[in-house]
Amino acid sequence: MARLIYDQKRTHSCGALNKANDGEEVVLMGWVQNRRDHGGCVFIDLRDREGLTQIVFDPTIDSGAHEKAGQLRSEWVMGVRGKVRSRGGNTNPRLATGEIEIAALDLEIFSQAKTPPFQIEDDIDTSEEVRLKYRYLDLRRGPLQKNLMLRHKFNQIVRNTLTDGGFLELETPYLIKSTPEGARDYVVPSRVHPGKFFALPQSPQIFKQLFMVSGYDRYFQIVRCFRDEDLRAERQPEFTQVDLEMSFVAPEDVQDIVEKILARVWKELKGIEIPVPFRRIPYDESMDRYGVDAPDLRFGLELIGLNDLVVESGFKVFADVAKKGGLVKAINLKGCGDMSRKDLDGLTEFVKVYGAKGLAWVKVKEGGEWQSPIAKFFSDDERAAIAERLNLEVDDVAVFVADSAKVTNAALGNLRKHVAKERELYKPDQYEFCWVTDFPLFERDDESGRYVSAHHPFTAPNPDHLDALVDSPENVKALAYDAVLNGVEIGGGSIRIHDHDIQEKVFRALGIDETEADEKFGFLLSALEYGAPPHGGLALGVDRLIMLLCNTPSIRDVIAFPKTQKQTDQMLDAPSAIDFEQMHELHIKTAVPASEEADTQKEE
RNA sequence: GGGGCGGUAGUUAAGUUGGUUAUAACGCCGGCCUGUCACGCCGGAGGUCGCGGGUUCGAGUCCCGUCCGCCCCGCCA
Repeated sequence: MARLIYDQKRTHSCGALNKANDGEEVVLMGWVQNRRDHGGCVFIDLRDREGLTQIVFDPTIDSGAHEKAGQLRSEWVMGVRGKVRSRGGNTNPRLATGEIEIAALDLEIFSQAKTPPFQIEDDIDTSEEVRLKYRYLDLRRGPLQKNLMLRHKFNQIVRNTLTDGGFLELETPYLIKSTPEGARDYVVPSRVHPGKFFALPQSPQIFKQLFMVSGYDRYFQIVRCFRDEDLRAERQPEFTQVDLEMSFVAPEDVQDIVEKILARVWKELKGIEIPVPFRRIPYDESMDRYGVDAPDLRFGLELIGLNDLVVESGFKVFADVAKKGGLVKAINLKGCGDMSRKDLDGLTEFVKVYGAKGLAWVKVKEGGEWQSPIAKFFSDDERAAIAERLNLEVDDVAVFVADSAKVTNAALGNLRKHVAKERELYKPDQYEFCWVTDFPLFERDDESGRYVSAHHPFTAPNPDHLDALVDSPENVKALAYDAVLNGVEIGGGSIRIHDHDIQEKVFRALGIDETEADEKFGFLLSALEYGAPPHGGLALGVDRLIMLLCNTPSIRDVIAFPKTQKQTDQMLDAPSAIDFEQMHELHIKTAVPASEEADTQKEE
């Protein structure tokens, strides 16, 4: 008997064969998805990443193969040689290969398999905890294979588009220098230099700028980045971005190439033409109308300011906020008059999460009558003015928040997205892209009161605002832009500072003196003195984009080996303690008492 | 750092006011079955009720602590 693999090569995948192959002799390899033993014939659904093919072991065709097939169990790995034959009237329309089957002539069992902890099927409701522990089994399932194969195609389109655009794929180091700004760094102890540490990059930001200084105009990289912060459904401690940088460009030039990439991705992966160029929305407008800097444009429900209408009103809660520089805003939830008191209480709880003290509401009844706990605080004229501005009609519900600008915008901005999702105000395959532009260069840090970079300290200020850098930094806008899709930030970038003096001024505004700047970024400041071209770029969040393309709510569904919310790997059981010798060599003493560590290890 | 939800056979879940031997489905094992494709029929095995402590005659159930997973706020230049 010929040995499969060595003498007889695989001829097709398990998703390849159809009626046109009728009569061909083929060799397939894969995993046993399912066995149906009828005493007479044994049916096997053979699976690989391309699909399923039914194999029939018929004792009248080959009794040896049939006998061996009786032993087969789920997830065993096998190869089969056999003849493709039409199933005649017995087709399975739910299978791509359902018109044919393979009549087995030879069976070779490569591996047996233990019963897996969960079934390898598209729809399972097994806890993620178990799935992550056996990630290599979870990854056998169709949905995850589909997601990761799409991820591959995405990367290919990115590479092709950028290569066509004259970009070079260049690599940057992972062992770099820690800087306390921004997110927490992952650090790596140096064995050779006692007490010193490398840091893993939060992004290759500085290196790509140095590439521009070095004349490697048009760089890109699909690169891993590391941030030691707490996780969310769409956030992992290590994540991937498409990082790119260009010289001699304005924001539109960067945006143009990004639009090219995204248009091609949506065309080729979803068959959807997305209109370019994307809408541009200035940051101030986005905050004003949507309450957030990543607006979801698939629906209305815009935020509407009411300060001027309520500042002199009899409703002290609103009037006081308006007088003290806060923000009173409302959303007209069009046609949501069917919301119950319980629904509204739920929305109130929702906004409290963002720091709002409460949520006022008005239900508009027949004749424009207000059903509302706050109706009595307003005069007829005031009610009329509010109703007019909010365009209140019968069956509408208006919700109001009065608080600091930050809280009001966050509460209503997120409520807006929440209500739209609950009430399905958009279609599953609807994609609304935009650029949010003109971000502020600085933000006030709540704790210290100091200015901090809204983006990062190398972001170029709008050249028209240079005079304000010293006197009123809060008024300086940046040449920064975020790419936003359906209310999710999918990328961000900026034109960078290429002028040494402006970079110094920005550091001063940030309260970073010459010594400190030199210590942290001396090489960059120095580089800017040796002929730096004007340059800018952007980074796209690959994981989030793939999530949106796959329509999955969890970033873990698009990453092969993700971490749990507490930054652990359930499969590797990482992080783990290291032995004393290893720590000694790295000049590390742990803050955790040795006894506790010993206990931790014992549990394993 | 804070809030919420969850943890019971391999998996997913049920489990009443604290009370006999902790149920079911799927999976698994054995047998039967000539066309199934969620195959079918008969039989069977399988439990540290996350972990530790407490209350009680008696705890899956009540109390305290703790671990793990998920979602959110803070955080994420």
